[in-house]
Amino acid sequence: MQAMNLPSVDEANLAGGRIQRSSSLVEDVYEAIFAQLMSLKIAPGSRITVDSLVKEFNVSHTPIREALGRLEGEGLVLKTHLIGYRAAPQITKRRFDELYELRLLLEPHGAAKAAALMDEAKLAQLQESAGVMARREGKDERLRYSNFARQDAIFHDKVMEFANNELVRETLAHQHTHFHIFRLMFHSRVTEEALDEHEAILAAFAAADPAAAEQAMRRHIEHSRDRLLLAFD
Amino acid sequence: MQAMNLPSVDEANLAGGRIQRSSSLVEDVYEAIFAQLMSLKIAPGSRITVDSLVKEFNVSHTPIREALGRLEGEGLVLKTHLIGYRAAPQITKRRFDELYELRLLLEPHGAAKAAALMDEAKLAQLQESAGVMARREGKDERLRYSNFARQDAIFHDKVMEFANNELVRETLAHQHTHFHIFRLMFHSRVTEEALDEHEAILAAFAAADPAAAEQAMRRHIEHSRDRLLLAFD
DNA sequence: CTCTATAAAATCGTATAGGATATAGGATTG
DNA sequence: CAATCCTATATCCTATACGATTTTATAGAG
Repeated sequence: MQAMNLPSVDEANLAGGRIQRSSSLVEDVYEAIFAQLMSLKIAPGSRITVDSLVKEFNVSHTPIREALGRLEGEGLVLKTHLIGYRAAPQITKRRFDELYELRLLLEPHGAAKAAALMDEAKLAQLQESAGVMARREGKDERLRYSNFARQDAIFHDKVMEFANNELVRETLAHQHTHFHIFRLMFHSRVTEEALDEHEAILAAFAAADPAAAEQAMRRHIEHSRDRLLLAFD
Repeated sequence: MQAMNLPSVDEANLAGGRIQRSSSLVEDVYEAIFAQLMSLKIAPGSRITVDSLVKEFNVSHTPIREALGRLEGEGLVLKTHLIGYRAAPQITKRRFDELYELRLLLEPHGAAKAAALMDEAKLAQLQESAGVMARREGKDERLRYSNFARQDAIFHDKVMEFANNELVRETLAHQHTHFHIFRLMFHSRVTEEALDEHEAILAAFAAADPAAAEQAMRRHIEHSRDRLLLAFD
Protein backbone atom coordinates (compact mmCIF):
# COMPACT_ATOMS: atom_id res chain seq x y z
CA MET A 1 0.00 0.00 0.00
CA GLN A 2 1.47 3.35 -0.95
CA ALA A 3 0.63 6.92 -0.10
CA MET A 4 -1.92 8.24 -2.53
CA ASN A 5 -1.87 11.55 -4.30
CA LEU A 6 -4.40 14.03 -3.11
CA PRO A 7 -5.09 16.66 -5.76
CA SER A 8 -2.91 19.67 -5.10
CA VAL A 9 -4.28 23.11 -4.37
CA ASP A 10 -2.67 24.71 -7.41
CA GLU A 11 -3.98 21.98 -9.61
CA ALA A 12 -7.50 22.56 -8.37
CA ASN A 13 -7.26 26.32 -8.88
CA LEU A 14 -5.77 26.05 -12.34
CA ALA A 15 -8.36 23.53 -13.40
CA GLY A 16 -11.25 25.65 -12.24
CA GLY A 17 -9.83 28.74 -13.89
CA ARG A 18 -11.23 31.05 -11.23
CA ILE A 19 -9.59 31.86 -7.96
CA GLN A 20 -11.06 29.91 -5.12
CA ARG A 21 -10.22 29.40 -1.52
CA SER A 22 -7.63 26.70 -1.15
CA SER A 23 -9.26 23.48 -0.22
CA SER A 24 -8.70 22.13 3.22
CA LEU A 25 -7.29 18.74 3.98
CA VAL A 26 -10.71 17.70 5.20
CA GLU A 27 -12.11 18.46 1.79
CA ASP A 28 -9.39 16.57 -0.03
CA VAL A 29 -9.79 13.56 2.23
CA TYR A 30 -13.54 13.68 1.76
CA GLU A 31 -13.18 13.68 -2.01
CA ALA A 32 -10.70 10.84 -1.89
CA ILE A 33 -12.91 8.61 0.24
CA PHE A 34 -15.94 9.54 -1.82
CA ALA A 35 -14.14 8.53 -5.00
CA GLN A 36 -13.18 5.20 -3.47
CA LEU A 37 -16.77 4.54 -2.52
CA MET A 38 -18.08 5.46 -5.95
CA SER A 39 -15.50 3.32 -7.71
CA LEU A 40 -16.12 0.36 -5.41
CA LYS A 41 -12.52 0.43 -4.26
CA ILE A 42 -14.22 0.44 -0.89
CA ALA A 43 -16.94 -2.18 -1.21
CA PRO A 44 -20.43 -1.63 0.23
CA GLY A 45 -20.61 -2.75 3.83
CA SER A 46 -16.87 -3.09 4.27
CA ARG A 47 -15.13 -1.54 7.22
CA ILE A 48 -13.29 1.75 7.02
CA THR A 49 -10.74 2.21 9.76
CA VAL A 50 -9.32 5.62 10.48
CA ASP A 51 -5.84 4.24 11.00
CA SER A 52 -5.65 2.65 7.59
CA LEU A 53 -6.67 5.93 6.01
CA VAL A 54 -4.03 7.69 8.09
CA LYS A 55 -1.42 5.46 6.52
CA GLU A 56 -2.85 5.61 3.03
CA PHE A 57 -3.28 9.37 2.86
CA ASN A 58 -0.46 10.35 5.17
CA VAL A 59 -2.58 12.74 7.19
CA SER A 60 -3.54 12.70 10.83
CA HIS A 61 -6.71 11.45 12.47
CA THR A 62 -8.36 14.83 12.78
CA PRO A 63 -9.25 15.64 9.17
CA ILE A 64 -10.14 12.02 8.45
CA ARG A 65 -12.65 11.83 11.25
CA GLU A 66 -14.19 15.11 10.17
CA ALA A 67 -14.48 13.89 6.60
CA LEU A 68 -15.98 10.60 7.73
CA GLY A 69 -18.50 12.50 9.80
CA ARG A 70 -19.56 14.38 6.73
CA LEU A 71 -19.92 11.19 4.75
CA GLU A 72 -22.02 9.81 7.55
CA GLY A 73 -24.29 12.83 7.37
CA GLU A 74 -24.76 12.11 3.70
CA GLY A 75 -25.59 8.51 4.43
CA LEU A 76 -22.66 7.07 2.52
CA VAL A 77 -20.99 5.58 5.55
CA LEU A 78 -22.35 4.32 8.83
CA LYS A 79 -20.81 4.47 12.25
CA THR A 80 -21.20 2.21 15.22
CA HIS A 81 -19.79 3.33 18.50
CA LEU A 82 -16.59 1.52 19.44
CA ILE A 83 -16.77 -0.48 16.24
CA GLY A 84 -16.00 2.19 13.72
CA TYR A 85 -17.08 3.29 10.29
CA ARG A 86 -18.18 1.13 7.40
CA ALA A 87 -19.43 1.82 3.93
CA ALA A 88 -23.20 1.89 3.64
CA PRO A 89 -24.54 -1.57 2.76
CA GLN A 90 -25.76 -2.48 -0.66
CA ILE A 91 -29.24 -1.37 -1.58
CA THR A 92 -32.08 -3.79 -0.88
CA LYS A 93 -34.86 -4.79 -3.20
CA ARG A 94 -37.28 -2.83 -1.10
CA ARG A 95 -35.12 0.24 -1.23
CA PHE A 96 -34.71 -0.17 -4.94
CA ASP A 97 -38.48 -0.16 -5.40
CA GLU A 98 -38.81 2.90 -3.23
CA LEU A 99 -36.15 4.70 -5.20
CA TYR A 100 -37.94 4.09 -8.46
CA GLU A 101 -41.22 5.17 -7.00
CA LEU A 102 -39.54 8.41 -6.00
CA ARG A 103 -38.01 8.85 -9.41
CA LEU A 104 -41.35 8.29 -11.08
CA LEU A 105 -42.91 10.93 -8.90
CA LEU A 106 -40.26 13.52 -9.63
CA GLU A 107 -38.60 13.00 -12.98
CA PRO A 108 -41.52 12.79 -15.39
CA HIS A 109 -42.93 15.94 -13.82
CA GLY A 110 -39.52 17.56 -14.17
CA ALA A 111 -39.31 16.52 -17.81
CA ALA A 112 -42.65 18.16 -18.49
CA LYS A 113 -41.51 21.39 -16.88
CA ALA A 114 -38.23 21.29 -18.77
CA ALA A 115 -40.06 20.75 -22.04
CA ALA A 116 -42.27 23.75 -21.38
CA LEU A 117 -39.17 25.89 -20.87
CA MET A 118 -37.14 24.40 -23.70
CA ASP A 119 -35.08 26.47 -26.11
CA GLU A 120 -32.33 25.93 -28.66
CA ALA A 121 -29.41 26.27 -26.27
CA LYS A 122 -30.82 23.89 -23.70
CA LEU A 123 -31.79 21.37 -26.31
CA ALA A 124 -28.24 21.35 -27.63
CA GLN A 125 -26.86 20.67 -24.17
CA LEU A 126 -29.30 17.84 -23.64
CA GLN A 127 -28.49 16.27 -26.97
CA GLU A 128 -24.84 16.33 -26.11
CA SER A 129 -25.32 14.75 -22.72
CA ALA A 130 -27.79 12.15 -23.93
CA GLY A 131 -24.87 9.97 -24.89
CA VAL A 132 -26.41 8.90 -28.13
CA MET A 133 -23.25 9.83 -29.97
CA ALA A 134 -21.07 7.66 -27.77
CA ARG A 135 -23.10 4.59 -28.54
CA ARG A 136 -20.45 2.61 -30.36
CA GLU A 137 -17.52 3.78 -28.31
CA GLY A 138 -15.30 1.13 -26.78
CA LYS A 139 -15.55 -2.60 -26.79
CA ASP A 140 -14.59 -3.28 -23.21
CA GLU A 141 -17.91 -4.23 -21.63
CA ARG A 142 -16.95 -2.98 -18.21
CA LEU A 143 -15.69 0.37 -19.41
CA ARG A 144 -18.62 0.83 -21.74
CA TYR A 145 -21.01 0.35 -18.89
CA SER A 146 -19.16 2.79 -16.70
CA ASN A 147 -19.35 5.38 -19.46
CA PHE A 148 -23.02 4.73 -20.00
CA ALA A 149 -23.76 5.09 -16.30
CA ARG A 150 -22.00 8.43 -16.16
CA GLN A 151 -23.73 9.71 -19.28
CA ASP A 152 -27.09 8.61 -18.04
CA ALA A 153 -26.57 10.37 -14.73
CA ILE A 154 -25.53 13.59 -16.45
CA PHE A 155 -28.47 13.50 -18.79
CA HIS A 156 -31.02 13.05 -16.06
CA ASP A 157 -29.39 15.71 -13.96
CA LYS A 158 -29.47 18.15 -16.83
CA VAL A 159 -33.14 17.57 -17.37
CA MET A 160 -33.78 18.36 -13.75
CA GLU A 161 -31.57 21.41 -13.99
CA PHE A 162 -33.83 22.77 -16.70
CA ALA A 163 -36.91 21.81 -14.72
CA ASN A 164 -36.06 24.74 -12.51
CA ASN A 165 -36.30 23.16 -9.11
CA GLU A 166 -32.90 22.97 -7.51
CA LEU A 167 -34.20 21.27 -4.40
CA VAL A 168 -35.68 18.38 -6.35
CA ARG A 169 -32.55 18.17 -8.40
CA GLU A 170 -30.38 17.95 -5.30
CA THR A 171 -32.66 15.34 -3.82
CA LEU A 172 -32.28 13.12 -6.85
CA ALA A 173 -28.56 13.77 -7.10
CA HIS A 174 -28.18 12.68 -3.52
CA GLN A 175 -30.00 9.44 -4.17
CA HIS A 176 -27.96 8.94 -7.25
CA THR A 177 -24.79 8.27 -5.29
CA HIS A 178 -26.40 5.19 -3.78
CA PHE A 179 -27.91 4.21 -7.08
CA HIS A 180 -24.57 4.53 -8.84
CA ILE A 181 -22.92 2.09 -6.47
CA PHE A 182 -25.74 -0.36 -6.94
CA ARG A 183 -25.48 -0.12 -10.69
CA LEU A 184 -21.77 -0.76 -10.70
CA MET A 185 -22.25 -3.86 -8.59
CA PHE A 186 -24.66 -5.32 -11.13
CA HIS A 187 -23.45 -3.96 -14.40
CA SER A 188 -24.73 -7.06 -16.08
CA ARG A 189 -25.54 -5.73 -19.50
CA VAL A 190 -25.82 -2.39 -21.12
CA THR A 191 -28.74 -2.44 -23.42
CA GLU A 192 -28.96 -0.03 -26.26
CA GLU A 193 -32.55 0.46 -25.26
CA ALA A 194 -31.70 3.15 -22.74
CA LEU A 195 -30.11 5.29 -25.41
CA ASP A 196 -33.12 4.83 -27.64
CA GLU A 197 -35.29 5.99 -24.78
CA HIS A 198 -33.11 9.03 -24.33
CA GLU A 199 -33.68 9.83 -27.96
CA ALA A 200 -37.41 9.58 -27.45
CA ILE A 201 -37.19 12.07 -24.60
CA LEU A 202 -35.08 14.36 -26.73
CA ALA A 203 -37.65 14.24 -29.48
CA ALA A 204 -40.29 15.43 -27.05
CA PHE A 205 -37.98 18.19 -25.88
CA ALA A 206 -37.30 19.22 -29.45
CA ALA A 207 -41.02 19.52 -29.98
CA ALA A 208 -41.30 21.37 -26.65
CA ASP A 209 -44.14 19.03 -25.79
CA PRO A 210 -44.52 18.70 -22.01
CA ALA A 211 -47.00 15.83 -22.06
CA ALA A 212 -44.88 13.82 -24.45
CA ALA A 213 -41.73 14.53 -22.45
CA GLU A 214 -43.41 13.43 -19.26
CA GLN A 215 -44.63 10.25 -20.87
CA ALA A 216 -41.28 9.46 -22.45
CA MET A 217 -39.44 10.02 -19.19
CA ARG A 218 -41.90 7.82 -17.33
CA ARG A 219 -41.46 5.00 -19.79
CA HIS A 220 -37.70 5.35 -19.67
CA ILE A 221 -37.58 5.11 -15.90
CA GLU A 222 -39.98 2.19 -15.83
CA HIS A 223 -37.89 0.35 -18.38
CA SER A 224 -34.72 1.17 -16.53
CA ARG A 225 -36.30 -0.28 -13.41
CA ASP A 226 -37.32 -3.45 -15.18
CA ARG A 227 -33.87 -3.90 -16.68
CA LEU A 228 -32.14 -3.58 -13.32
CA LEU A 229 -34.72 -5.68 -11.54
CA LEU A 230 -32.96 -8.74 -12.89
CA ALA A 231 -30.16 -8.07 -10.46
CA PHE A 232 -32.35 -9.34 -7.62
CA ASP A 233 -32.75 -12.89 -8.96
CA MET B 1 -21.84 30.86 29.86
CA GLN B 2 -21.97 27.62 31.80
CA ALA B 3 -21.18 24.07 30.93
CA MET B 4 -24.25 22.40 29.54
CA ASN B 5 -25.58 19.00 30.40
CA LEU B 6 -25.22 16.44 27.68
CA PRO B 7 -27.76 13.67 28.17
CA SER B 8 -26.08 10.86 30.04
CA VAL B 9 -25.73 7.38 28.67
CA ASP B 10 -27.88 5.79 31.35
CA GLU B 11 -30.54 8.38 30.84
CA ALA B 12 -30.63 7.64 27.13
CA ASN B 13 -30.86 3.90 27.69
CA LEU B 14 -33.56 4.19 30.29
CA ALA B 15 -35.58 6.50 28.11
CA GLY B 16 -35.39 4.23 25.11
CA GLY B 17 -36.33 1.22 27.18
CA ARG B 18 -34.28 -1.17 25.09
CA ILE B 19 -30.60 -1.84 25.53
CA GLN B 20 -28.51 0.03 23.03
CA ARG B 21 -24.85 0.63 22.51
CA SER B 22 -23.75 3.51 24.69
CA SER B 23 -23.76 6.66 22.70
CA SER B 24 -20.46 8.23 21.85
CA LEU B 25 -19.50 11.73 22.71
CA VAL B 26 -19.72 12.61 19.03
CA GLU B 27 -23.34 11.56 19.06
CA ASP B 28 -24.13 13.56 22.16
CA VAL B 29 -22.43 16.64 20.79
CA TYR B 30 -24.25 16.21 17.51
CA GLU B 31 -27.59 16.03 19.28
CA ALA B 32 -26.78 19.06 21.37
CA ILE B 33 -25.85 21.22 18.39
CA PHE B 34 -28.80 19.92 16.42
CA ALA B 35 -31.12 20.89 19.25
CA GLN B 36 -29.65 24.37 19.38
CA LEU B 37 -30.19 24.79 15.67
CA MET B 38 -33.75 23.56 15.82
CA SER B 39 -34.58 25.81 18.75
CA LEU B 40 -32.94 28.83 17.14
CA LYS B 41 -30.52 29.12 20.02
CA ILE B 42 -28.05 29.16 17.16
CA ALA B 43 -29.58 31.52 14.62
CA PRO B 44 -29.54 30.77 10.89
CA GLY B 45 -26.37 32.07 9.28
CA SER B 46 -24.58 32.74 12.53
CA ARG B 47 -21.08 31.50 13.10
CA ILE B 48 -20.30 28.39 15.08
CA THR B 49 -16.78 28.33 16.46
CA VAL B 50 -15.25 25.12 17.62
CA ASP B 51 -13.60 26.76 20.58
CA SER B 52 -16.82 28.14 21.98
CA LEU B 53 -18.36 24.70 21.78
CA VAL B 54 -15.32 23.28 23.52
CA LYS B 55 -15.97 25.60 26.43
CA GLU B 56 -19.71 25.17 26.41
CA PHE B 57 -19.74 21.37 26.28
CA ASN B 58 -16.49 20.76 28.08
CA VAL B 59 -15.23 18.31 25.51
CA SER B 60 -12.21 18.43 23.24
CA HIS B 61 -12.01 19.51 19.62
CA THR B 62 -12.06 16.05 18.12
CA PRO B 63 -15.66 14.99 18.74
CA ILE B 64 -16.92 18.49 18.01
CA ARG B 65 -15.29 18.61 14.61
CA GLU B 66 -16.63 15.18 13.76
CA ALA B 67 -20.13 16.18 14.79
CA LEU B 68 -19.91 19.40 12.81
CA GLY B 69 -18.79 17.41 9.80
CA ARG B 70 -21.89 15.28 10.11
CA LEU B 71 -24.11 18.33 10.35
CA GLU B 72 -22.42 19.69 7.26
CA GLY B 73 -23.18 16.46 5.41
CA GLU B 74 -26.81 16.93 6.35
CA GLY B 75 -26.75 20.49 5.10
CA LEU B 76 -27.54 22.04 8.45
CA VAL B 77 -24.24 23.85 8.75
CA LEU B 78 -21.84 25.19 6.16
CA LYS B 79 -18.10 25.34 6.27
CA THR B 80 -15.64 27.71 4.66
CA HIS B 81 -11.98 26.86 4.78
CA LEU B 82 -10.11 28.98 7.30
CA ILE B 83 -13.29 30.80 8.19
CA GLY B 84 -15.10 28.09 10.04
CA TYR B 85 -18.57 26.71 10.41
CA ARG B 86 -21.83 28.61 10.38
CA ALA B 87 -25.46 27.62 10.59
CA ALA B 88 -27.15 27.24 7.23
CA PRO B 89 -28.76 30.50 6.15
CA GLN B 90 -32.45 31.12 6.28
CA ILE B 91 -34.53 29.69 3.48
CA THR B 92 -35.15 31.92 0.47
CA LYS B 93 -38.43 32.55 -1.26
CA ARG B 94 -37.23 30.54 -4.19
CA ARG B 95 -36.28 27.64 -2.00
CA PHE B 96 -39.59 27.88 -0.22
CA ASP B 97 -41.44 27.54 -3.50
CA GLU B 98 -39.30 24.58 -4.47
CA LEU B 99 -39.96 22.91 -1.17
CA TYR B 100 -43.70 23.18 -1.59
CA GLU B 101 -43.51 21.91 -5.14
CA LEU B 102 -41.67 18.89 -3.76
CA ARG B 103 -44.21 18.37 -1.02
CA LEU B 104 -47.06 18.57 -3.49
CA LEU B 105 -45.41 15.94 -5.62
CA LEU B 106 -44.86 13.53 -2.75
CA GLU B 107 -47.37 14.00 0.03
CA PRO B 108 -50.72 13.82 -1.76
CA HIS B 109 -49.54 10.66 -3.47
CA GLY B 110 -48.45 9.34 -0.09
CA ALA B 111 -51.81 10.19 1.42
CA ALA B 112 -53.55 8.22 -1.33
CA LYS B 113 -51.37 5.20 -0.69
CA ALA B 114 -51.88 5.46 3.04
CA ALA B 115 -55.64 5.67 2.57
CA ALA B 116 -55.59 2.53 0.44
CA LEU B 117 -53.78 0.68 3.23
CA MET B 118 -55.77 2.18 6.10
CA ASP B 119 -57.02 0.18 9.06
CA GLU B 120 -58.38 0.81 12.53
CA ALA B 121 -55.06 0.85 14.34
CA LYS B 122 -53.41 3.24 11.92
CA LEU B 123 -56.40 5.52 11.88
CA ALA B 124 -56.28 5.75 15.64
CA GLN B 125 -52.63 6.74 15.56
CA LEU B 126 -53.30 9.38 12.96
CA GLN B 127 -56.18 10.83 14.89
CA GLU B 128 -54.01 11.09 17.94
CA SER B 129 -51.18 12.83 16.10
CA ALA B 130 -53.43 15.15 14.13
CA GLY B 131 -53.38 17.50 17.06
CA VAL B 132 -57.04 18.25 16.84
CA MET B 133 -57.42 17.48 20.51
CA ALA B 134 -54.76 19.96 21.52
CA ARG B 135 -56.53 22.78 19.80
CA ARG B 136 -57.34 24.81 22.85
CA GLU B 137 -54.23 24.03 24.81
CA GLY B 138 -52.20 26.94 26.12
CA LYS B 139 -52.63 30.64 25.72
CA ASP B 140 -49.02 31.59 25.18
CA GLU B 141 -48.91 32.36 21.46
CA ARG B 142 -45.29 31.37 21.11
CA LEU B 143 -45.65 28.09 22.91
CA ARG B 144 -48.86 27.27 21.12
CA TYR B 145 -47.20 27.71 17.79
CA SER B 146 -44.28 25.55 18.78
CA ASN B 147 -46.70 22.83 19.82
CA PHE B 148 -48.64 23.15 16.62
CA ALA B 149 -45.48 22.91 14.53
CA ARG B 150 -44.42 19.75 16.27
CA GLN B 151 -47.84 18.17 15.97
CA ASP B 152 -48.06 19.05 12.32
CA ALA B 153 -44.67 17.52 11.64
CA ILE B 154 -45.58 14.31 13.43
CA PHE B 155 -48.88 14.03 11.61
CA HIS B 156 -47.35 14.42 8.18
CA ASP B 157 -44.57 12.03 9.03
CA LYS B 158 -47.05 9.42 10.20
CA VAL B 159 -48.99 9.67 6.98
CA MET B 160 -45.81 9.04 5.05
CA GLU B 161 -44.95 6.17 7.36
CA PHE B 162 -48.19 4.48 6.39
CA ALA B 163 -47.62 5.29 2.74
CA ASN B 164 -44.99 2.56 2.85
CA ASN B 165 -42.07 4.31 1.23
CA GLU B 166 -39.34 4.85 3.75
CA LEU B 167 -37.11 6.61 1.27
CA VAL B 168 -39.70 9.26 0.49
CA ARG B 169 -40.43 9.60 4.15
CA GLU B 170 -36.77 10.19 4.96
CA THR B 171 -36.49 12.68 2.14
CA LEU B 172 -39.32 14.75 3.51
CA ALA B 173 -38.09 14.40 7.07
CA HIS B 174 -34.73 15.72 5.98
CA GLN B 175 -36.29 18.74 4.38
CA HIS B 176 -38.40 19.24 7.41
CA THR B 177 -35.44 20.25 9.54
CA HIS B 178 -34.92 23.29 7.32
CA PHE B 179 -38.61 23.95 7.14
CA HIS B 180 -38.95 23.80 10.89
CA ILE B 181 -36.34 26.50 11.38
CA PHE B 182 -38.05 28.69 8.83
CA ARG B 183 -41.38 28.25 10.50
CA LEU B 184 -40.04 29.20 13.89
CA MET B 185 -38.56 32.38 12.46
CA PHE B 186 -41.92 33.47 11.14
CA HIS B 187 -44.35 32.06 13.59
CA SER B 188 -46.66 34.94 12.91
CA ARG B 189 -49.99 33.36 13.52
CA VAL B 190 -51.31 29.92 14.08
CA THR B 191 -54.52 29.59 12.25
CA GLU B 192 -57.01 27.03 13.28
CA GLU B 193 -57.43 26.30 9.62
CA ALA B 194 -54.56 23.83 9.55
CA LEU B 195 -56.24 21.70 12.17
CA ASP B 196 -59.48 21.78 10.24
CA GLU B 197 -57.58 20.61 7.20
CA HIS B 198 -56.08 17.80 9.21
CA GLU B 199 -59.59 16.75 10.10
CA ALA B 200 -60.57 16.70 6.46
CA ILE B 201 -57.63 14.41 5.71
CA LEU B 202 -58.59 12.19 8.61
CA ALA B 203 -62.12 11.91 7.28
CA ALA B 204 -60.77 10.66 3.97
CA PHE B 205 -58.60 8.17 5.81
CA ALA B 206 -61.55 7.01 7.88
CA ALA B 207 -63.41 6.38 4.65
CA ALA B 208 -60.29 4.70 3.22
CA ASP B 209 -60.78 6.83 0.14
CA PRO B 210 -57.46 7.35 -1.67
CA ALA B 211 -58.68 9.99 -4.10
CA ALA B 212 -60.26 12.04 -1.33
CA ALA B 213 -57.16 11.71 0.85
CA GLU B 214 -54.93 12.83 -1.98
CA GLN B 215 -57.15 15.80 -2.67
CA ALA B 216 -57.42 16.78 0.99
CA MET B 217 -53.67 16.56 1.45
CA ARG B 218 -53.05 18.65 -1.63
CA ARG B 219 -55.38 21.36 -0.45
CA HIS B 220 -53.83 21.32 3.00
CA ILE B 221 -50.32 21.79 1.65
CA GLU B 222 -51.41 24.50 -0.75
CA HIS B 223 -53.12 26.36 2.05
CA SER B 224 -50.14 25.91 4.29
CA ARG B 225 -47.97 27.39 1.58
CA ASP B 226 -50.27 30.36 1.13
CA ARG B 227 -50.40 31.02 4.84
CA LEU B 228 -46.62 31.05 5.18
CA LEU B 229 -46.12 33.02 2.01
CA LEU B 230 -46.97 36.12 3.98
CA ALA B 231 -43.59 35.82 5.65
CA PHE B 232 -41.93 37.05 2.47
CA ASP B 233 -43.60 40.46 2.39
C1' DC C 1 -16.49 -28.99 20.90
C1' DT C 2 -17.98 -25.21 23.90
C1' DC C 3 -17.20 -21.90 27.22
C1' DT C 4 -14.38 -18.82 29.69
C1' DA C 5 -10.41 -16.03 30.74
C1' DT C 6 -6.59 -13.62 29.36
C1' DA C 7 -4.02 -10.82 25.95
C1' DA C 8 -3.72 -8.04 21.95
C1' DA C 9 -5.67 -4.63 18.99
C1' DA C 10 -8.64 -1.05 17.89
C1' DT C 11 -11.52 2.70 18.91
C1' DC C 12 -12.53 6.87 21.31
C1' DG C 13 -11.40 10.91 23.46
C1' DT C 14 -8.08 14.34 25.67
C1' DA C 15 -4.53 17.57 25.78
C1' DT C 16 -1.32 20.33 23.66
C1' DA C 17 1.55 22.71 20.43
C1' DG C 18 2.65 25.11 16.33
C1' DG C 19 1.82 27.05 11.77
C1' DA C 20 -1.33 29.58 8.65
C1' DT C 21 -4.95 32.73 7.79
C1' DA C 22 -8.57 36.09 8.64
C1' DT C 23 -10.21 40.14 10.83
C1' DA C 24 -10.15 44.46 13.18
C1' DG C 25 -8.03 48.50 14.54
C1' DG C 26 -4.52 51.81 14.40
C1' DA C 27 -0.62 54.10 12.06
C1' DT C 28 1.23 55.96 8.01
C1' DT C 29 1.06 58.31 3.73
C1' DG C 30 -0.84 60.96 -0.08
C1' DC D 1 -9.81 63.49 5.02
C1' DA D 2 -9.31 59.11 2.60
C1' DA D 3 -6.88 55.19 1.27
C1' DT D 4 -3.40 51.98 2.19
C1' DC D 5 -0.44 49.37 4.97
C1' DC D 6 0.75 47.10 9.09
C1' DT D 7 0.26 44.79 13.39
C1' DA D 8 -2.06 42.15 17.00
C1' DT D 9 -5.31 38.98 18.19
C1' DA D 10 -8.45 35.32 17.40
C1' DT D 11 -9.51 31.40 14.97
C1' DC D 12 -8.79 27.65 12.20
C1' DC D 13 -6.16 23.58 10.82
C1' DT D 14 -3.28 19.85 11.55
C1' DA D 15 -0.14 16.77 13.96
C1' DT D 16 1.13 14.07 17.79
C1' DA D 17 1.21 11.56 22.10
C1' DC D 18 -1.18 9.40 25.67
C1' DG D 19 -4.74 7.07 28.45
C1' DA D 20 -9.19 4.76 28.97
C1' DT D 21 -12.48 1.68 27.35
C1' DT D 22 -14.16 -1.90 24.52
C1' DT D 23 -13.82 -5.16 21.04
C1' DT D 24 -11.65 -9.06 19.11
C1' DA D 25 -8.53 -12.81 18.98
C1' DT D 26 -6.25 -16.44 21.30
C1' DA D 27 -5.59 -20.09 24.34
C1' DG D 28 -6.76 -23.07 27.89
C1' DA D 29 -10.20 -25.69 30.87
C1' DG D 30 -14.08 -28.48 31.26
